[in-house]
Amino acid sequence: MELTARQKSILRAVVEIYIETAEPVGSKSILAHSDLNVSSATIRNEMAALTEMGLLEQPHTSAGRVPAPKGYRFYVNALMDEHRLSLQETQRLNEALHLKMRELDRVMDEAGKVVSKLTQYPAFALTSGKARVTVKRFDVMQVERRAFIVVVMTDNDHLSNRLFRLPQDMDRDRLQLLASLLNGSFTGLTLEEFTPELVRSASNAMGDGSLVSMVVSFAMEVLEEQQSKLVHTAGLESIFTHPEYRDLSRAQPLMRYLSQEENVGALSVPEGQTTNILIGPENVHEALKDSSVVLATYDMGDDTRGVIGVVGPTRMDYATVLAHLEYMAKGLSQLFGQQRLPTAGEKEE
Amino acid sequence: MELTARQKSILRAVVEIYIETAEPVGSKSILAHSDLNVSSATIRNEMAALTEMGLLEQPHTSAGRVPAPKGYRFYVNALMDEHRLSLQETQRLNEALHLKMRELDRVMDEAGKVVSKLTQYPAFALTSGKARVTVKRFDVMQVERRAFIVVVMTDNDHLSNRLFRLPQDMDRDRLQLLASLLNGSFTGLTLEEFTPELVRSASNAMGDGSLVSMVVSFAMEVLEEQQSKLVHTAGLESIFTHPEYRDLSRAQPLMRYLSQEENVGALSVPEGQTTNILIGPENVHEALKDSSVVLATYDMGDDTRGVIGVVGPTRMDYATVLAHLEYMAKGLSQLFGQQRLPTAGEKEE
DNA sequence: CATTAGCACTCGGAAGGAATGAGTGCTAAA
DNA sequence: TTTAGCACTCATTCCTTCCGAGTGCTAATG
Repeated sequence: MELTARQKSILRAVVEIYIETAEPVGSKSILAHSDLNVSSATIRNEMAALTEMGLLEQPHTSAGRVPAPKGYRFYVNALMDEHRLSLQETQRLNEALHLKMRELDRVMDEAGKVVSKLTQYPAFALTSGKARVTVKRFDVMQVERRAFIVVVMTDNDHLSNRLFRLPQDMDRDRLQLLASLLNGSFTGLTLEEFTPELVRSASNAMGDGSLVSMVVSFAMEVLEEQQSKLVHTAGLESIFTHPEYRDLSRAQPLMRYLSQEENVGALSVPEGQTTNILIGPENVHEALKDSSVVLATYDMGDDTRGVIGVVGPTRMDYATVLAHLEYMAKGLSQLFGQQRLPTAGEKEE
Repeated sequence: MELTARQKSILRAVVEIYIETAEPVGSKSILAHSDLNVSSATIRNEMAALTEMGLLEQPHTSAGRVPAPKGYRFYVNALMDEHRLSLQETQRLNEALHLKMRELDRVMDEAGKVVSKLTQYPAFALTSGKARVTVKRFDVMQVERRAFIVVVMTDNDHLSNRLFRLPQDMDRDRLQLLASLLNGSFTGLTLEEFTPELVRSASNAMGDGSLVSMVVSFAMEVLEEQQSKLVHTAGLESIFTHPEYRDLSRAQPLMRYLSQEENVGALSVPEGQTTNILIGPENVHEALKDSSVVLATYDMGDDTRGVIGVVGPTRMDYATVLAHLEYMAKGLSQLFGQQRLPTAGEKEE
């Protein structure tokens, strides 16, 4: 695809004006926007050429031009300026990252909300569930005569705990025994390796089946939870700010799509890239065929990657959205990275 | 407000037909629906009377009747049959309650989703944050030479933990000291009572300020988290199934309202009631003036109440929605109640 | 006196033009 | 190669007309 400098200017102008106004761009408005010293007739000729090449489209004969998906693609790849975040924008993004609450759920929820507020598109954040998680360590602590706490630490250094209450008193020695049994038999195992036989033999050693199985099933819940994907969406309602979704028949499928976790959870960035832009028909899912998706990945520590992204009309402000997402992703990576630094890092449940 | 039996039948018929069809109800369709042995003219006369009383409305002169808010109110208070849940419905509801994951966040999220799916209205679930929470107990456990876990147990028996890593080795005695300092100075205090002086004096006793303040700020985060209200909304997209929100200008304000946590968080049930129905103008918030809200409370254990509810058009299927919400609320109460029974109960996070 | 048949009337919504105007493509001149 | 000029296109807007469901009223009926 060879374009003259003038054609590039025109394409750029069409994309940028259209991103702003959401209305087909006529030859005269391009004159105003770009600094080309030619007449509108010349521009019309060039636009005809760009349309020929599939970079622009005409909604109908007597209307201006609108960027075709190929046109956006060209713009994104070759023409787009990098958007510089304003101080205000970075502040907003930082706020979400400096939350008091460090729970994974909350951080991601907040990250999505802020991105959505700033970009004015629906946003989502997701963790890619870890493939195999194991328990690294069990701790058992008595808190009352009839109650004790179990703390489970998984190999990704995540901690979970639960309080167990018992019908009768518990003595120190039995708790010790429980702890050593758990640490002896159930560490280093993935969820699948928690077999009933294992539980049975541990129960025998303990002389009390219900106690062991209660704690083990707790551990299994923890593993399951760590394996599962988290999907958070935010700002669904903001799609209405964009005229392309004024029509319910357009908005509804997109909303349906976004409110199904399995859909959003399937969005991903190819190995080796940190961001990804999918324009209109480049999307696989039917519901996204005339929307665009911008994605950025963040690093979650134990070499898993999370994804944060935004969905909107193909007429999307790609430069700005990309900048916001990259900033937020970088921040999230740092946040998660911090937690495993050898200097006073921290990890929460 | 005195109504004859016939007027009641007619009002009931209008409400029920309208709930189903969403179209103004004419005198003839009432004949078909009810078993009155009168002519349409008689019904017209009665409808005129009901309109006079403010129970019905006429969208325009030549249309059928539509229930007025007062009409719905009368229906809900006096005419409505109790909806009996089908086996399928109770199963769906039970699934959400028997989740593997017991985290508060997840349970509520799931509860909202299921209710929304079943009722086809947007749903929400919220906890009313506890007014004053204190730390009941700190536990400190060493896990590696340079890492230890702090477990904070609040007076509502909630557990939180965090892993702390240190730049240099830590010995047992110092950890013991830390634990006893924490338990000595910081238990039984509300968030406001965590003063800088307290931290300073503890730091002095410890000989290391950063260690104490790290752990204390963790404890403060925990308290803050316990105090904060949780708001979960689900099924926003389902408002589009209802013709009254086909018009974006109707749907948008409601969606905006629902996506603001502070709005939804403000919905509540008066002391002494377990459910509440707010019809159209009975709602305080402007955005709900022509929608209805149905709420049910559940018991969260330490005499706080959570709320679960649904928002929809005034033409809402009140009987069914109420049944779903009551069932779910009862289930949630049980779920939370269980966790503090003296027999092998459990608590999460 | 309550009920009903009959009929004129009302009014929202659908259907069909006509007018408007932004923007194009083409032709012929510079 | 560029540009001025002009005929042409077509979505949008605004009227008008038509249709019919459903009413309210009147006069007749048991």
